Amino acid sequence: MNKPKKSIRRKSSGVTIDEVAALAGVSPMTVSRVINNQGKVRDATRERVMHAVRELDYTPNLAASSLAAAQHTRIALIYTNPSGAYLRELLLGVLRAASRTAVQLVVDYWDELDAEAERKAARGLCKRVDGVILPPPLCESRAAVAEFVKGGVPVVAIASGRLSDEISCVRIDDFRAGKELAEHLIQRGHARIGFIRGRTDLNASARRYDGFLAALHEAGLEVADELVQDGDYTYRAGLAAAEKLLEHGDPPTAIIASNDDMAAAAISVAHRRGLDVPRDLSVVGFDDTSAATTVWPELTTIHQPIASMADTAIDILLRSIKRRSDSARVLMDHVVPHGLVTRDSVAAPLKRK
Amino acid sequence: MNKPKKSIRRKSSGVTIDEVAALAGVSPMTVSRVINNQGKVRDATRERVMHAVRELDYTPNLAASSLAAAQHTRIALIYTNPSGAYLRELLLGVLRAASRTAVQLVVDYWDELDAEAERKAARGLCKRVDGVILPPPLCESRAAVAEFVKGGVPVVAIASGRLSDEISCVRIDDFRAGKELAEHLIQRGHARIGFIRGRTDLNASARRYDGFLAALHEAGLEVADELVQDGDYTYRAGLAAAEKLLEHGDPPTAIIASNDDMAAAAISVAHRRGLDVPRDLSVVGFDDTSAATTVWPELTTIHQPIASMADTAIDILLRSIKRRSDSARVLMDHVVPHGLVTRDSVAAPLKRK
DNA sequence: CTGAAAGCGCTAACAG
DNA sequence: CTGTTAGCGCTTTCAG
Repeated sequence: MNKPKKSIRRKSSGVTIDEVAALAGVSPMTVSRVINNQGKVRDATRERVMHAVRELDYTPNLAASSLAAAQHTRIALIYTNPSGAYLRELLLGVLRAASRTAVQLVVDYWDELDAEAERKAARGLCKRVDGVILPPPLCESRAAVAEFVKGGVPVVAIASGRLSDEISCVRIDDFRAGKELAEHLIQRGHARIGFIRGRTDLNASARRYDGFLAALHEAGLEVADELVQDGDYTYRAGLAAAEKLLEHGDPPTAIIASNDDMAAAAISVAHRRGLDVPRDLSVVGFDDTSAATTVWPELTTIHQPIASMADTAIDILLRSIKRRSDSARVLMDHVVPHGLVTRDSVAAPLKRK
Repeated sequence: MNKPKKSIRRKSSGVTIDEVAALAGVSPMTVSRVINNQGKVRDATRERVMHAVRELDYTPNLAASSLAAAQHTRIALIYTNPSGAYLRELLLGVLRAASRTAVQLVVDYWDELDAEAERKAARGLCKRVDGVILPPPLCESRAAVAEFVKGGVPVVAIASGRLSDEISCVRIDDFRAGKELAEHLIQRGHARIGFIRGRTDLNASARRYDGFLAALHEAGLEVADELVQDGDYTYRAGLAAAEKLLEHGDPPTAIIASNDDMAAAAISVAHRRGLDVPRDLSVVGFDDTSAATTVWPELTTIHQPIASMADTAIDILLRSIKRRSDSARVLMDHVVPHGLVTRDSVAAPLKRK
């Protein structure tokens, strides 16, 4: 039994660093060093500490470490409705990171603000947070980004093309992804491929399209103007775009949509026109959101590891914040691997009669 | 200028409670009381403190308060794939609560575990968290619940029927919601209404169905057996159920699905059969998830305030945890108001020829 | 490479 | 109703 500490306050249940230290026969400080693995600790010591940690099933109290390290870092995650599709994964990612690093998360919702309102909101945030995560489409807002940069608050953009060299970025290679999607279709024999573009003001959209173009080009295929439509990433826009694509006299045998929502819309349009997917029309999406699996057939699409991208974003922010005092601004452009998820919405084209 | 405190450590930038206290001319303790508005504080004093807070734009350091209050509470949010639809809102809610109360969130993912695996996972969690939030369908898992109760860890179930009187619950009134949905249809003249049930092992599903039944009964309508189908909340199941409903010789003029995914599936089936929604068939969903707006027409559905339910859940947990030492277990059954969201998927039925 | 002391910002407990 | 005191669990600083 441990001798009752002279504690006046109630002692909470959890096991503390002191108990670990006691069991390992070292000072709490050494335990701390082992846990954060920083500083030099002899291997043997480290081993003993680790053992004690496991023995006691010790979990550090993040509140305490955060307080002691004066790392009481507040990070804002700003979202808007349009980015809703990512939101769930994004939140999972930041939560994971938060419970690992004890940053304080501030989740803010900007509802379709104009540039002036964004500037104002950004200015307000600058005062209460130490870093900002900007998912699309906000990461492309010059107004917001400029304001944060001016306020000296590090920003990490997620899943976007690199907008400016003043902020960091975690993203996939949209160009390659778009290209792979097209190649996937071309390999299966498609030669007339329709493309529904995303919001033209977003960098990532352009890159996806460029990738598509590159694939066609490499395969020696023509890019027919009438096979490219614009959409703004909404289901409704996908409906209209698909309608235009399919009412053409010589319709495409496959459609690439710049996100899953628009791809789902394309399937819906195809069905209403009596087309079978994928027999009469192949459709692929982008993002692998829940929309990809709440249609029939389920969508072949590009998967982005959003959760771990969010996680990475927080890491980058933390580093930037720490270094901020050291004058040098830390900027990173972090590209993570994406994946092609094949489901049931692609088949070889029917032989043309 | 303030006399340089004897601080050895670097002082972080943020404004602290002491500065507020100084400016307001009171002790930090009083500021603390005002902020958490607990304890009696004279109105004049409170006013002065509030003023100072605003003046300095003070934001409490949650890490510190959490540490001091020994509220270093870890709360687990466990989710499974099927509950994915809620997840986004759920996460927003818990994040909001977390940044308000500085609880440490532990997000855990249980992938289709069997009873034994659930028991084991629960046992493990008991040791590292002080409370658990259980969204559907996990909240109906007797195995998991029993294990947490045994471990003395308070549990709050979200959005489910009350399973046991050993755990707390935050939910909407599923019975009334189901009834309102049916009444909405009946008022518009529908007399043959199909119903796609949810997972029969979930309490909430049964209540929604009972509400439907009650509405029909009150309106003096028959419940035709062939107009009730089972589904498991997936899009695929909705497809099959709607197919059965519509292939009947005397098909319904409206379909109530127990969630949005299945309602979206019903629309898809209707379209493929050449039916116009809502002219030939009205369809309503349940939950107001993103699926409700990524179909055309957009779904009339029941909205649950998931985010604030999650928020409430954390409050309840916090109270339970605090009182836990006081022997008496705190149990609540908290019912929050839902709403009927009318969109474009409902119309009056066509006159029968 | 390791330890001792001091204190991060806040609040529980107990006086006034 | 308000202030004083001590200490939450961890880490920084500085000295072995």
